Amino acid sequence: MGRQQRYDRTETVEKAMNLFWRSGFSGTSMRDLEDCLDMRPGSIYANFGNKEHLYIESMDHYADKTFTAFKSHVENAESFMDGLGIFIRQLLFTKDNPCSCLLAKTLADINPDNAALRNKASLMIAEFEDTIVTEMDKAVTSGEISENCDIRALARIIQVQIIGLRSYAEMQKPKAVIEKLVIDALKIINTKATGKF
Amino acid sequence: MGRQQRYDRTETVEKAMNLFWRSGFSGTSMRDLEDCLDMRPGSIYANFGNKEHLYIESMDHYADKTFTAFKSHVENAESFMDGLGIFIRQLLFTKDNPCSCLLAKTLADINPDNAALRNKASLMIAEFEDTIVTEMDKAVTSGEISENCDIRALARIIQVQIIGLRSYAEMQKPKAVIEKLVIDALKIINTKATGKF
DNA sequence: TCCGTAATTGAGTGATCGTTCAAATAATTT
DNA sequence: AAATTATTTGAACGATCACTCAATTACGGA
Repeated sequence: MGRQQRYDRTETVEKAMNLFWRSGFSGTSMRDLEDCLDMRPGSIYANFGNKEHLYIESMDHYADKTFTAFKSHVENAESFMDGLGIFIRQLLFTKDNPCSCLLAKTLADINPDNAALRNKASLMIAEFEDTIVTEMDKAVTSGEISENCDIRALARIIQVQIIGLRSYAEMQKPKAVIEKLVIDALKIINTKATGKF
Repeated sequence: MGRQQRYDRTETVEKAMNLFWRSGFSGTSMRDLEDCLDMRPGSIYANFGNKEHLYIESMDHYADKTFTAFKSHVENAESFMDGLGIFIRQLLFTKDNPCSCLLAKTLADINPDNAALRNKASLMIAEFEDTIVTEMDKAVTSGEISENCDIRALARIIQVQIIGLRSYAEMQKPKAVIEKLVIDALKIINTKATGKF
């Protein structure tokens, strides 16, 4: 009964996410979203409530994609370190996307008094840290990572490396420069992981 | 001759910089600036041209302050590494300021099609890299840093560490967590600098 | 085929955006 | 004190902002 939906919710959120990712929350107008989603304001509001809610759903979608990519790379690769390397390079060298992390961008560009969005971003970054810990736990069991390694602390170091690399890569330096930084970052992580320090 | 200026330009830019730093370019309205600077729109436009130009001047002021702080900390400390540590901790633990770098934020939140602001930010980050190289050169001469060290590459690593730490610190994690990450980052840099790898 | 219902439309809301400029103000010079 | 010049003011501009809602459209069931 009733008219059937014209828009696939996931596809719509994907499009909105990409636009927000490029232009930021306050840098993206509802007019921009209308064009990007090919939806009229009434439809957008009927489906998502308001701009902030659409942004939140975009963040959820982003986290879902990123976490899934991380897990699949790590679990399908020969080792945790191999998978991490593939994951990081995919983040940095996929031309269509901005380099830097949407969640980090959210912490950067959302006004400090909008606690809702900031807390959400903080929480999701913390959740990613947990995901890293979970995957490293498996690598400890398999013997790749030393049992002496403080994996919670190392997960935080990995976060700093990834966020730093992605932010730095926004400068559009030559690929060789970024690749060298990736290799160094992976070495740093590997040294901590194998306990040779 | 003529009426004397009511506003000190440097003080005004300092205020604008702090507001932009907190709320971003598109997150800061001229209305916000009027309140913050205690100036009427006519005065702002007569003094700075437009919002974008005021932002550019804020970035210049930010870079000036940051570069000067870095140089003075490094040059007044016992060693390059000591000075770097003091500098980084000052960036992370000064409560009044946002943690993350204004230039990195600019790359993150300014729309990709505003090439003027993005290029400016990229250029200034590159200039900071040169400043790091210059200071490390002195440390090579003084014997603190190994002559075998690729200081240009290390300067980039330092940038990634600083940007990553500052962005991560936006999450408002406990100070002990951040301090631990700082210690680790400094260890990483020191290992590279002294050639023990 | 007509009705009930759900989804979509797009003109229109008041508020706020960045910006302008004629008028007012305060200093110096004549 | 009058004229000149530099600076500041704030009402007002058209454009755009996020958002609303009555009308329209497209479907399934009766």
